[in-house]
Amino acid sequence: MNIGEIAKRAGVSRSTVSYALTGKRPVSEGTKRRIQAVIDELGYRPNAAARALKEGRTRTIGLVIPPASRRLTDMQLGFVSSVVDAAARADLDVLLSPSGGEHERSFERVVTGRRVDGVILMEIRLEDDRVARLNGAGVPFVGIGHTSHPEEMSWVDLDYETLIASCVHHLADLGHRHVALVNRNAELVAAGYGPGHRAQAGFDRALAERGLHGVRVCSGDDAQAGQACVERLLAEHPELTAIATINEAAVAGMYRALAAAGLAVPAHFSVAGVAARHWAENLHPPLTAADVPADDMGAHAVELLLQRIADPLAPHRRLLLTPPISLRGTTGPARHRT
Amino acid sequence: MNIGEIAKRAGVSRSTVSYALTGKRPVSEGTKRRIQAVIDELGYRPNAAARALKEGRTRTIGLVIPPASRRLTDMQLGFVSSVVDAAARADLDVLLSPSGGEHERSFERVVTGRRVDGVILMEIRLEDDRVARLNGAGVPFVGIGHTSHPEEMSWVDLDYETLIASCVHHLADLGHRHVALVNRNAELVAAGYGPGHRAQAGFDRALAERGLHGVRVCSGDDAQAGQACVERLLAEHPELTAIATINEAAVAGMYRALAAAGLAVPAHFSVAGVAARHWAENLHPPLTAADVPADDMGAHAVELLLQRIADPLAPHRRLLLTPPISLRGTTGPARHRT
DNA sequence: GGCCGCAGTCGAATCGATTCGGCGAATCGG
DNA sequence: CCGATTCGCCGAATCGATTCGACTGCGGCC
Repeated sequence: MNIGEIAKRAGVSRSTVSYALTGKRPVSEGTKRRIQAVIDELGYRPNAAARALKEGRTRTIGLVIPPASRRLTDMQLGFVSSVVDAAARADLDVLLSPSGGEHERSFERVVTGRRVDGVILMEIRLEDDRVARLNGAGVPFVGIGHTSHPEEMSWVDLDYETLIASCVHHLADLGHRHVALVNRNAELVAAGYGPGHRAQAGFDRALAERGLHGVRVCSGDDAQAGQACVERLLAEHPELTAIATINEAAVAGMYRALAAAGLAVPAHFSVAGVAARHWAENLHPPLTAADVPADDMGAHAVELLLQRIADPLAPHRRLLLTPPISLRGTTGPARHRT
Repeated sequence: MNIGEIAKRAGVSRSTVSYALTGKRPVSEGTKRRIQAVIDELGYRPNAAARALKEGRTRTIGLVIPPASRRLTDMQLGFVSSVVDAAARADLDVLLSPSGGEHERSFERVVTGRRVDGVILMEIRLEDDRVARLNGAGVPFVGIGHTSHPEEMSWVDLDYETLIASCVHHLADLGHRHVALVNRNAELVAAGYGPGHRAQAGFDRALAERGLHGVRVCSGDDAQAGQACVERLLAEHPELTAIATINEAAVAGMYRALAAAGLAVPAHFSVAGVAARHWAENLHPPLTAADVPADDMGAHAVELLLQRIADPLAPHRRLLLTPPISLRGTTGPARHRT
């Protein structure tokens, strides 16, 4: 069931079949109908590999995700979903490539084997050698997140610095004087995870601007770790009355630790952060947080990537998003702990 | 940077380069080294499309997931991760294809465009036309889950019937007489979602065997829906003392509804179910549940798929898993509610 | 009437790999 | 010393599409 078979049965040449399908040259109405009839009857589809070979493009984009062993956060899952969705709308397929740890071969294949027309990179570090490798291989790519050289690539990102600063300002407005920042897991931050560092920067800046005192800690990306982290925090820093966080997966555990310490939210203790909307709403109580527009970000990333594929020499484009903070009731006036 | 360029620089023919790389015919040690040197210098990788065209296989498998709009449960995310992982170990890439809703084109491309060597199908319905389409297109595939005709395909699945029955028996052993089954969302079950129906069957069977009374309800797949569901359940069925569930995403909400009703778990009310281990452990309190071996299932699915690709005419193989129930403390002796 | 142009179609080249048949040189046995 | 193997390598065909140049009628224009 290849194009030659269709051509034979329709009594035309293979090129005519091709032109009838793509419309790149005129084909008479009658011939077109005859060809279409044969195609419908045999259920023919062009062989993707042959087309890719000749056209030089695969109609596929690569999505580089954190390795499977590390669980995706709700936010990351949102990115994946929206990228797949946006790609499907553009009739593109998505090739999944775990990167990091033992899966370098997969990344290598995607980058260098011309399997994809472009790549979307997730969970980017401040210094990330994958950027250089993609640039070196001449593969168009777009980051969800960016490195410490923002101008070297196209990306879509959240302005974690401003978002966390806003959280701190919001808490300061409510009278809080001692605030903690709960970051993502320590290995990630140590490896130069951008959002982690930018959140710290925004935290420090806001503290200074408002003359507050603060403490920064890392927590593993799950509820148990969050609970342990906050238990320690409360014990070591009795003066704290509020937490700001970018670790959505740990928040449920933070709540538990607070409840166990007899601290009601928001009556005795405030929590604010950055999280996927779905996640923030499903926490109990729903978290006051900047709602990450994961759907938009995935769609934007795909859109930027298509532009880069179309014109690889065009200047890089960047998109820094600062979603507003949705007040959901986990922040309130400061009350000194007794 | 194609094979001809390598051949020219190494002073050999293209076929020799190919044989040097694949080892399918002997090549002298010296020639091999010379070729390898050129390859390393130029960073050459064979063009995937050309290879796929000639070899007739793409070294890629398709993974058909629920549409992006519907959020993946933790369990499904576990399947995706483990499939990607197992595929990477076998040097296979994974093409993601959302199916259902507006994304039929994507599924169609994967099935009929010979873009993949085989397909893994998730969230299968009792009557699922995708099975017929895959069979019709002659694409090897394996299900994570199966239809009402188990013999028509290869699959890996959980024995939801036995698992839920075990939960009920466990609750019966503890003296519970009135048990509720909380299923996945109503649309899914109405559409013939296999696990939903098999869970019901196991529930009914166990009730009959032990002479218990029961009620079956559906809940949306998130905490808020779970909370609303259980609030209604408690109001309408004051005799209930326990819940069995396959809706892991709703459990956190169920806990809330119970707590709001003044029912402590497990002192006043018991909960047991089927859930991803990670999820069960991160709930508070950790859920007594059959731990879904998502990693194993993904790996098995890939393994079965590779076998089917290697020998499409071999008889179908099936794998029905019944993981044991891990007691984590959300079940206890029945106490009548007052 | 001759020439130009266009619609419609065909044949052949091409993309970059794999793979089969065959050819020359080296090796081996009698 | 000669014929038969074996080893190493080459050239050409092939996979299934796209695409370019060219050919054939046919109508319009001067």
